Amino acid sequence: MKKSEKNEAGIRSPLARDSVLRAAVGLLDESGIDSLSMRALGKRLGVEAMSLYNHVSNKEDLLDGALDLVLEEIAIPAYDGSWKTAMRERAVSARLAFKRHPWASGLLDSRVSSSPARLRYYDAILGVLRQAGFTLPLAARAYSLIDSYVYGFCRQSLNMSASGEDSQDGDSQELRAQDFQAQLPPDSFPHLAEMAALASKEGYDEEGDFEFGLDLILQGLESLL
Amino acid sequence: MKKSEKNEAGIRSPLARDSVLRAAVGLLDESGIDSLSMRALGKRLGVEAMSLYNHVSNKEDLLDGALDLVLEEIAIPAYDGSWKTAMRERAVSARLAFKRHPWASGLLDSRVSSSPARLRYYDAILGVLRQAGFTLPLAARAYSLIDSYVYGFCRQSLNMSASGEDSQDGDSQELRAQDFQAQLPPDSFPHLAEMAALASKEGYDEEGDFEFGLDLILQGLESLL
DNA sequence: AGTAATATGCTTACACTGTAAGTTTACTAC
DNA sequence: GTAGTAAACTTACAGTGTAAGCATATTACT
Repeated sequence: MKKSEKNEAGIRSPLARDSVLRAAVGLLDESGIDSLSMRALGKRLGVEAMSLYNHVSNKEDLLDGALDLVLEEIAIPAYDGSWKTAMRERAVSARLAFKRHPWASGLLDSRVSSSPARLRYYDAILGVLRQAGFTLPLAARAYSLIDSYVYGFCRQSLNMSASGEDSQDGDSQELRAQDFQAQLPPDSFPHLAEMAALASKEGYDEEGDFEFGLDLILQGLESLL
Repeated sequence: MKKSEKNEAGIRSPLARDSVLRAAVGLLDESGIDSLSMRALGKRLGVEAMSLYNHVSNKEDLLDGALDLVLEEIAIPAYDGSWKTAMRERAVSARLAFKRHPWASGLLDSRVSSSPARLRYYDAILGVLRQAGFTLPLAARAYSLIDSYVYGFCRQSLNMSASGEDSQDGDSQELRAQDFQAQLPPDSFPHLAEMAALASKEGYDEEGDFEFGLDLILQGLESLL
């Protein structure tokens, strides 16, 4: 019996699926995907690992639920006359959510889920595009294109974060670029060396990169209307 | 002593790093990332798991090496006057490689590597863009944009494959779309329902989707030159 | 109030995982 | 032939997810 889950009278403070999922998100945010085991989570909640199975079917179900909590943080755009603004807001929102929960994007593509929250989310995106005048096939393609880009960008930017203790400040990014530059054999990779020198001097503008790509895509789609 | 690794005279056929990695790729291709354990791989090679550690430092090193083998399958474009053709070929080549090795793209973003093969690869891409007249900052952004899209697209298309036993023929894709449609509450998600009906009728043209996005991006980049 | 049924937390156990540490075998160089 | 080394094998451990059974708390019914 865990004291943290029982008061003096011996009453259990019951787990619920939601609290299990929220604790999982907390643990994932703090220590990443590899730190999540049923035992670690159980310990965090003051119960034994097997108790979690009263609330989630298995670890996969747990991860699905945790992911859904993150997806709920992504703004569902309302169409207010500008589909580009709506899609931009949603893309930025998604990127921020994935940045807050770096583990989440890695789960997105390895699970197929038809939870109501996700269906609502997809429907709303399609709705914005349809209202803006996209044909159904074009709406589907636009959606796929934007999503692929946003998602791919987020995944790739994790690569950079992972190489430097998750530090996001400019100093450590400059240090990284300098380290990288120092590692390069002088003449083998001229273009890479060039780019590393630029990054070393000016720093890496991740947000600028993201916006650049997003704008280009949105403009390209607009030209098809 | 494993018979498969010894002939009658008791001579060991020695493992080498390359054969270890190739066997890993084979296992990953057949059965996916979750099937790869050191013991499973050792068994496949006719040795004990611990013997693998003479050739790879640890499991991470093994996965890095396996990924490098896949990346070597991606064409390094030569600049022959058309940067768009070069970038297209490379994007298509990457997509095909990831399609052949569905597990690979999932590894790409969780590991940071500076193997010579990868540096050569990145340098060649940047080289094409620079030769085409892209400024250095623009080349970096173009590269990031295209890569994010290609990578994100591949990851997302795995989502669809995963829901249907990796079957790629039209029949099972139509079945999936119909199943999906049947699951939708009638009026809750009108746009999704609409799209599911379309996919059910016409099938899912994944390659068309990919080309559409790629073309749009390449055209958008061209307009910046 | 008492009791049966149910929900839920705990315990034991198992098969599996990566890999440390030590042992054995095969190979190489002298 | 022998010493040294590379590499394969063995034993063991800590950790993983979770099946099955047990114990406890809660709820519903009479």
